[in-house]
Amino acid sequence: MRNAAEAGTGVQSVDRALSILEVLARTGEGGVTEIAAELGVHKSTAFRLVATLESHRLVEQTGDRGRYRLGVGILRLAGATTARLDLVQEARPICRQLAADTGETVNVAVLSDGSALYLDQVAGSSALQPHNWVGQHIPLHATSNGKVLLSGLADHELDAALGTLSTYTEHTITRRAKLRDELARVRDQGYALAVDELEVGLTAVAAPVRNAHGDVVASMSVSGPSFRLGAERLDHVVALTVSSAAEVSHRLGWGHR
Amino acid sequence: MRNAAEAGTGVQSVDRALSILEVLARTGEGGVTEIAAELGVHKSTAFRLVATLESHRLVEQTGDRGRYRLGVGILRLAGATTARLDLVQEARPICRQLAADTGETVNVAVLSDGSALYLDQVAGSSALQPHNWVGQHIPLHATSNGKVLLSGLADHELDAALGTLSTYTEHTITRRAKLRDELARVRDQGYALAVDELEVGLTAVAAPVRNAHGDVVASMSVSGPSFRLGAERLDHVVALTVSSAAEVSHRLGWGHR
DNA sequence: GCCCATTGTTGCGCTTGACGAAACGAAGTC
DNA sequence: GACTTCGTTTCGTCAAGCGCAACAATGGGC
Repeated sequence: MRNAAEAGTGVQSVDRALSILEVLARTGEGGVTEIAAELGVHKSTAFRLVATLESHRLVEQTGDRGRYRLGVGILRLAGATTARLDLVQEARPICRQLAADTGETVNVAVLSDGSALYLDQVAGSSALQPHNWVGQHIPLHATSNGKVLLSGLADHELDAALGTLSTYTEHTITRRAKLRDELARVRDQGYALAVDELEVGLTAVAAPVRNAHGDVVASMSVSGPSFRLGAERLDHVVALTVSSAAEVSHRLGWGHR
Repeated sequence: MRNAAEAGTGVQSVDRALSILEVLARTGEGGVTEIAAELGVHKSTAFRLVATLESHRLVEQTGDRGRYRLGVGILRLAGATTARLDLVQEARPICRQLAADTGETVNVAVLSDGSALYLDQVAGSSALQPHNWVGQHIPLHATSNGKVLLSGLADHELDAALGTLSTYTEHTITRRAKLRDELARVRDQGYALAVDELEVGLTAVAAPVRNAHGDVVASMSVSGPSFRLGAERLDHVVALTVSSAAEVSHRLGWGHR
């Protein structure tokens, strides 16, 4: 199966090495033989590539039986990536404050390749830390962040961005017409909600972050268990989220006459 | 400069490509010529490698003047890495080693709703063992773990996290001013001690675990009866604890640049 | 406006470095 | 204990990646 080899042009061995990273990202872990089969190369070739990746700590062995998985070098590179993004830089202190004020987890996401890419996360003070979403691609129609990001698109862009609207729970919006109505409401009220739409028991609030031109460049969300985000508390959280997102927007140059 | 030289062995072109990622992580962004000079290769070589990296979205152009920086592909890989890589799982083998080296009990704790929540515990080899604390909420001001976790907070967060400082023994720190001094010392020296502060005869050493952003996300401690953790042995245990916590931090992506 | 300096980008031969086959050692399985 | 299957190593061959040099595009200085 010729999968990620679409990047046909380029330096062959580098291309293959990077494909290995993608394979490991997809499968979690794998042995040399398995990887070699996936790429369609000899196992000695795969071994040499993996060894090179390992010397840079981008992959590591899982102790038992010499299987490989992605390593800490990736995280270090990711840290450098987000550290450079001025969006994350500007947003971080405000996210911290928002997380402290609400006690819930705060996320920042942007639109990337038809799904929401989470750039940063600040854990709330509450116990159960949700797993880290950073770097994950999340469906757009079933999350508050996704709705906010979609609400910033023009109609024709919207069609391009949306694939099929998968069902996650019985509250997931799966009809396009209904989604359009929802997006209009989001645009109107300046924030989005998602209650039990991606996962039962999970509630999230998101508000848009705008650049100097007024475009929606990112979305900031607060999410937590639905029982902690009931009706009365939700209003307060919404207000905090909207003003935090507006503050970040200001720092990015929005609203300066 | 500790770049490609140490990773001498391996597939040359892959080695160089990965070095480019490291260079960009360090410098933020750079042109082809600049990168080529850094690696000691011809510009055209650097260009081809960068182009290959770009086709996998690990680097991207900054629009203006064709300079390059790390791309979102890195974040996607990082997402796959952290998805499987939670704190307890990463810390466990290192906790085991630390418990074996010291013969004492090792704990991992995080901050949760104004107290320390113990996530994991590895019993030491010694016969005399403390009860299992996992899942327990423990006061912050009277434990080494608590001090470490508090030391990572800003001043206003500190006020919110601390209630009244209960007295457990005559060594318990109960005055806020004194606690602040203690926390400053903890921040400074990179570890915390608690001798007879929660319980007479109980000594503990704790060191911070940091994430990629440098935030204190957890605390790792070694604890045992005070008579086994006397002055001379304490230094050794402190050193082991600090380096173990640092190792976990590294696995979570801390320590770039 | 023009020129020059410097950048990223692209063909092109030469040779080095990466490839695949096969042998090896270790671990598990029946 | 033989068999299987894995990761790892060695080695000769050849194509893939390299450096060179020419090209294009941009910006700054005069």
